[in-house]
Amino acid sequence: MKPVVTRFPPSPTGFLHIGGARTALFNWLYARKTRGKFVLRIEDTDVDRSTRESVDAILDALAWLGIDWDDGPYFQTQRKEIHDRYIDKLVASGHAYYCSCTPEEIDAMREKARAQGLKPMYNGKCRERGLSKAPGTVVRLKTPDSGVTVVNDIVKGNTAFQNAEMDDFIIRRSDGSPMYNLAVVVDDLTMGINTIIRGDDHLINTPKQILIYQALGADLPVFGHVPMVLGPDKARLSKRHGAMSVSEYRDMGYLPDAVINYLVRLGWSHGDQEFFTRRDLIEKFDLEHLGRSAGMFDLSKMTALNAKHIQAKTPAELGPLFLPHLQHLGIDAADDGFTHQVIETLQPRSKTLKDMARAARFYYMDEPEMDEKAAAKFLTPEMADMLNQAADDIEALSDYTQPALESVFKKIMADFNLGFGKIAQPLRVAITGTTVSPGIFEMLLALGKDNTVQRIRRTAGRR
RNA sequence: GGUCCCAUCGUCUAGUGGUUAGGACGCCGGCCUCUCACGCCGGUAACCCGGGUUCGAAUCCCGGUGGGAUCACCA
Repeated sequence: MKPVVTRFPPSPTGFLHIGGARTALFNWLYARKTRGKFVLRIEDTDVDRSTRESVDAILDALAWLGIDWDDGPYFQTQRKEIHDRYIDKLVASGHAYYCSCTPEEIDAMREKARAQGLKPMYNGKCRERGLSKAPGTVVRLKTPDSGVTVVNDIVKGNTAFQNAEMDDFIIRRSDGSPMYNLAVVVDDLTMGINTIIRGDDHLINTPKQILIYQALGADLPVFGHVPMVLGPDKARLSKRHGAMSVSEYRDMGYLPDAVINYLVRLGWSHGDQEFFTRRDLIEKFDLEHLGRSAGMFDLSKMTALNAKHIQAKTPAELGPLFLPHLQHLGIDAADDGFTHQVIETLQPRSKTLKDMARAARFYYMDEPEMDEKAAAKFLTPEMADMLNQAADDIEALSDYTQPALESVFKKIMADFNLGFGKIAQPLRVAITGTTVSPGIFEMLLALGKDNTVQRIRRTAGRR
């Protein structure tokens, strides 16, 4: 049994978008699952639109997602000699031929066909002319006039295409560069790719590619065409649907594991399971349960999954991912024990790391911003005494633990004849400046005794 | 328009001839409770339509409708 070799071939004409990330993921997971190989190939033959920045952005996004490759990145433009060799081979074997028709002639040809109600195809004018290489000529593949080419797709099943529907398409441009379908087949062939999972917008290219494989006398790879990801309006995902690029989700505070979990789950299933760790995915992913219908991208579901992944991680795992979000708010924190405690108190109440950073601000500020409405409501003159008392009692504590704090509050509740709810809220406002925060005890413990006392004193004395 | 693909709650999906059609997100209640959350409990909501096949169809077949993809010297 030959090892599985998959690939991801992005065009460097923009950032890595959600849809691309998903097909990369499918290929990567399948390679990892089968202990095969995953190849990265940059399809940069569209020189006008390809940029170095895009290459960097794509590599960066893949790295963030934790998708690594065993081979590459290859650059298609650097493989021209190989493509040329195969094109020449095709001409020599009679499977392809030179054509001197100009674009204008072809246009006229198509117009005429259209006018007659026929398919706008190249009419094969140069097919038997036996032309040889000359400036301005292109190379076309000689496609069968009859019969069918069947794509045996592992997600779509068998799909038959009439060969008569296909014209002799160009495989080498007049400037000598190879066309997409040729370059893809030659690259996949020479890189040993035997499993191709890609978007179903490529399904219609597949019979053409199969014809090239056959003309080359090569074995066919396994094809799997997965449905596209749609936007909320059921149209193919595009800029107007908001964030598409993977890195934008990183900036919004999504965890790579959550993005991966969501993306894979959109179009693949494992019974009723919704939450998957990276390990789960590698262990359980298969080609059999890929869905056949297009799926809409649903941010709220990814957000819910993100919250679950945040809860499932340890503070230490979250630290490095969390710090940049704090930094974005102007907080220069360290990935230390304090931050880990901060994270721990915020884990169950954060949907994203961005939320978490916002909620964590008060921890890192000596003097948290005061919500005046909250202050007016809870930091009343009567409460000042209670707060001062609390500060004194907490300061006197020799062991700063939850049980110790509990006894302090118990005493205060008795002294002031208040329920815990009545003292908790003023305390919360005094310490955080707002009415919303983690639980009192976990928060005070994370803050430490001195910091806690200091904060209570300052606000108790303000007014 | 030609060709091709697709069709279960609003969304992601489970289901592979016999289920009260299950789960998740969202939404709505409730419980828990020091706020907000988490968590827990409950509710809402679906087999696109029409024909077949069959004792029996969400499941199989055909047609329709709807959505999508693609028709380049782009990838």
